[in-house]
Amino acid sequence: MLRSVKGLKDILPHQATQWQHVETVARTLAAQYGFSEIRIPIFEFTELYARSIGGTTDIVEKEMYTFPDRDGSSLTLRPEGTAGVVRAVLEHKLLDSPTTRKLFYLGQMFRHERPQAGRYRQFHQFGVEAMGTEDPLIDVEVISLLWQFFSALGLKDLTLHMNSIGTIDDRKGYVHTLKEFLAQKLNSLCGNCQRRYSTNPLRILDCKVPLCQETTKEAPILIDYLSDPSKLHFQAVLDGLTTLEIPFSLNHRLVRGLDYYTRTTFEITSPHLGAQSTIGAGGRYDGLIQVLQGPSTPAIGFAVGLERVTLLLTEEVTSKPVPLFFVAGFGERGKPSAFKLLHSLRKAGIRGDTDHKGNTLKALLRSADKLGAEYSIILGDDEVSSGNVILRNMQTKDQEILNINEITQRIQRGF
RNA sequence: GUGGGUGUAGCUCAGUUGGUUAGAGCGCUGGUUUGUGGAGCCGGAGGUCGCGGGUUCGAUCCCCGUCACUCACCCCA
Repeated sequence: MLRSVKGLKDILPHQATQWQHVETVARTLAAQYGFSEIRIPIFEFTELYARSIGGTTDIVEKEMYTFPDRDGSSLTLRPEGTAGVVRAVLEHKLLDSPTTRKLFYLGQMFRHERPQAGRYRQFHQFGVEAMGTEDPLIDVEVISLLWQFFSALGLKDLTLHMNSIGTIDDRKGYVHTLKEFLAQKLNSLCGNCQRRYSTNPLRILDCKVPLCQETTKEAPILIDYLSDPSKLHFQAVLDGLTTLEIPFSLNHRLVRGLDYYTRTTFEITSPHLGAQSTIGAGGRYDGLIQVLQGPSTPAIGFAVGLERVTLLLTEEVTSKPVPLFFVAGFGERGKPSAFKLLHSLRKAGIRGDTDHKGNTLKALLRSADKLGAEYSIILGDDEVSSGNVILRNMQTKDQEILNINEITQRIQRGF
C-alpha cells in the first residue's frame, strides 16, 4: 500500500475543524494587534536560508530539504518563515513605510529531522514579524500577542522564559569570558559540548546533559556582560511584561538555535508535551535585515508550532451547527424531483444534502441520521403526484406536509 | 545520525507455556415483512497474525535480519 512520506501527517476531517479554529484565532488576534497577513513561497533559493539562519546551525547543516532546480540552481523547502518574509519585504520595498511593518504568516515548514512526539518533517507555524523599531514596547506587544494566542485557545500551565543574548558585540565579549571559564573544565563536558567549545560555545549553556549543567552552574551569566543599552532595553521589556501582568521567568540559559537572534529572546513551554515542549518562541533579529542586504533595521518576531498546539487542545472544538436538511428522494419520479429540490435549497443558501448510496426510504433516513440532519424532506412518487413533500423533524419525528413549491421559502422563513 | 519499545480484522486491543476452524468490543453490512432513521434482537463480510529467512514433525508465538510506526537522545516550533 502507498503510504505518506515519513514524518508527514494527514489532517483528517475530524481534526480539520480543530485546525480551522486555531487558524481563525491566529488571524483574528493578529489583526487585532495590527499585523497584516503575508503569503510567501514555500521554497526559495538555498542561499537565503544559509545566510540568514547560519551556516553552522543544525537546520542548515543537516535538516534542509534542498534540491536542484532544472537549471541547476539550488532550491530549499522553507525550514522557517522569517527569512522568506524578510526577503519579500526587501524585494517589495515594504520597509519604506511611515509605521512599523507588522506582518504575520501561517503555513507549513519542512525540516528533515527524526520524527517523534510533537516533531514532524512537515509542520505548520503561525508567526509574526515587526520590523522598523527597537522600542522595547514592540517586544512586549509581540510577546503579549503570543501569550494572548495561547490564552485564547485555553492552553494551561504555560511558562514564558525570558532572556537577552545581547548584541553581536556584547556576545563577543561574553563568549571570550565563557571560554576562559570553561578552558580548564573541558573534561567535565559531554563530547558534544567539547566540540561546541570551538564552534558555538553559547549552546553549551543550553545542554541538557547533567554533567554539563553542573559544570556550567558557576559560569558567568550573559546578562551581566551586556552593554548598558542592551541591559536597559531588556529591563524595559521585562517592566512592560509586568505592567501587562504577563508572568515570566528569567532563564539565562535560553539561547536560540538560529544565528540571527539578538537581544530579547523568549520561549513558551508546556509541561504536557514530552520532550518537544516548546510551543512558541522568538526574539529580536536586529542584524538580519542587513545581512540580507537591506537597510540596517531592528526587528522582532515569533513562531508557533501549530501541531504542538493542537496536541494540547483537549476541549472539543464545536462549531455552531448550521441546520442540515436531508433530502430523501426515492422512486422513479421522486428521486429526480428531489435532486432538483436539493439544488434549489442550496441555491437559496440552505444547508442541504442527500446520499446516493441508498435508494430506499429506510436507507435514506438512516443516512440522514448518520449525517446528523435536523430535518429530512421526504419525496417519493406519491408526493410527486400530489405536489407535496413531507418535512420530518428527525428529533421529534413530527411530520408536516408542505407544498413542494413553497418548501424553500418556508425554510428560509423558519417555516 | 544513535538508542529503546511496538507491529494480530477498518479502529482499539485480547490470545496461543509452539499444535488442527485466530477472538472480543466498536465500526461496516443484511434481516427484524409492504414507503420512515437511531435502540434491542438475530445473521454476515472482513485477517498470508508487518515482510524475509532460520530452528522444528509443526511457527502468529522461539531466533536472526529487514521494514514500518513510536518514544527518547540530538535539535527545535
